[in-house]
Amino acid sequence: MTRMPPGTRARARAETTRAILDEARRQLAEQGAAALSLRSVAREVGMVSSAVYRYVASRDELLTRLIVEAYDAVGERAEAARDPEAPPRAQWRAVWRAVRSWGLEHPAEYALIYGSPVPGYAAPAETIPAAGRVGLLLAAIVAEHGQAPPGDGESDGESDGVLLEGLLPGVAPPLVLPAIAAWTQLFGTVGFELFGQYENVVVDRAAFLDAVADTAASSVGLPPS
Amino acid sequence: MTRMPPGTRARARAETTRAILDEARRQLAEQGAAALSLRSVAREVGMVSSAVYRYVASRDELLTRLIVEAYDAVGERAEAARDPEAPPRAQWRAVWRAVRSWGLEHPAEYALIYGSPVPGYAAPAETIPAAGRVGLLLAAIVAEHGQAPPGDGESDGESDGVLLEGLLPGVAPPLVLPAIAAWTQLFGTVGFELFGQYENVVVDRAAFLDAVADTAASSVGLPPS
DNA sequence: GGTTGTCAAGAGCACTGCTCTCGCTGTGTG
DNA sequence: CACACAGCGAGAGCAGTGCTCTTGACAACC
Repeated sequence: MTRMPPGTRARARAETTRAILDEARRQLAEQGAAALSLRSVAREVGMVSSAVYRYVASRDELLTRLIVEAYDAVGERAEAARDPEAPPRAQWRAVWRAVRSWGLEHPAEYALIYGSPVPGYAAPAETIPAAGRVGLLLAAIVAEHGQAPPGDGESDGESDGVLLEGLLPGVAPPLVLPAIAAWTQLFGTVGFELFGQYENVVVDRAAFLDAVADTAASSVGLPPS
Repeated sequence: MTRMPPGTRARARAETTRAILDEARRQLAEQGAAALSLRSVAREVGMVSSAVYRYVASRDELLTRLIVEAYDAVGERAEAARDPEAPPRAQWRAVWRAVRSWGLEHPAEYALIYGSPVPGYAAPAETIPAAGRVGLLLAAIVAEHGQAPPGDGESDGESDGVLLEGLLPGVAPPLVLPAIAAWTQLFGTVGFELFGQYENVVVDRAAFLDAVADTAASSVGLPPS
């Protein structure tokens, strides 16, 4: 491996890297992912374009880093919004709202991670764990407070093989599929709002999300508030 | 207005325009929207780049045309899939499946219309009607076969002001919000599949969509099959 | 103190969207 | 039937992009 001198050299490098990432995120937020130009980032940071390549291998790698940071940002925001002591449905709603408000504040970053993948660019594997955070958070709430619907004796044969084996270990089997559907619904709804699909359709988007969240909460067996 | 000679000139113009749009869609499908270059379209069609501007005002206008065509394509596919004589849930499922299979066949076009909006580009108003086709189709099924849930006396005050007034005229008021949620769920699920979010999560995506569709069908009051 | 390696800078290649000007050619009209 | 004009394709050119390679300087380590 490479030597790692803990001296000032490494510190300077870290600072420059941060400056580049910060400026890149700024441009991303202002003009969208496609308008993100390595040259203009360099210009703004105060170096020549070729120097940036010392810190970032390519434009794609820059985007990848921004993607991971964005996933972590939503995940963190959602986790912070959840109060484990609150009633289940309140926790659930808080997470939904947190995702929405993060998206409203960072539409370009939201589009980067939940919109169409950047063309000609396959999300590298390192983004996968970060991508699951919000989903796991929802799953944790379901695992703790979700009650499988009564009745319906044993007709659970249909869900075999649909989902990955062993996904969401703590969640009651009949609730796994509804949980995935709810997770999808959350990002589908926020995405539709952000991408303009609710133009002339939904007026009060916050209330709409609450309503959808509540229906989803019922589908994963959260007790009524 | 401009003169419009119905001679061979106009025919040639129409043909060239079609050739440009076809080639553009071909490139879109192969490499994604960002890689769509007016110059390479021109090259492939056999003219110089500046000549293309006689037919298409800008790259953005080209994208807009592709967007409208894509919306129409999904809409048409979905409408064709619905057999009005079939049982309600079969109609419903057919539409969901049609949207999914169209998306699988045309992922880049799907991303273009349901993914993040192309950066620095606001969807012009002319795309709005085309964008609503699938939604209206779902609404038609709900209007015809959806039965509002019994009981629940008159607690419909909460949904006031959330959605646009007079949206989906034929649909029973308590079913309007679930219908919008179902419409969102459809594209959220297909989008999540196409954009790779179900990697290592959902194995049998077709069966998963069917299951979600069925739950959604219940939420909009379609009678059990 | 010398050597080594990391760094910023610059030039350069191939590409992009878009504009403008130049001639040719087919078209509808006088 | 001839002509003037609109429509068209070609080319040059501007400003910008991602990325590579080479060059020279400076600082960090042995």
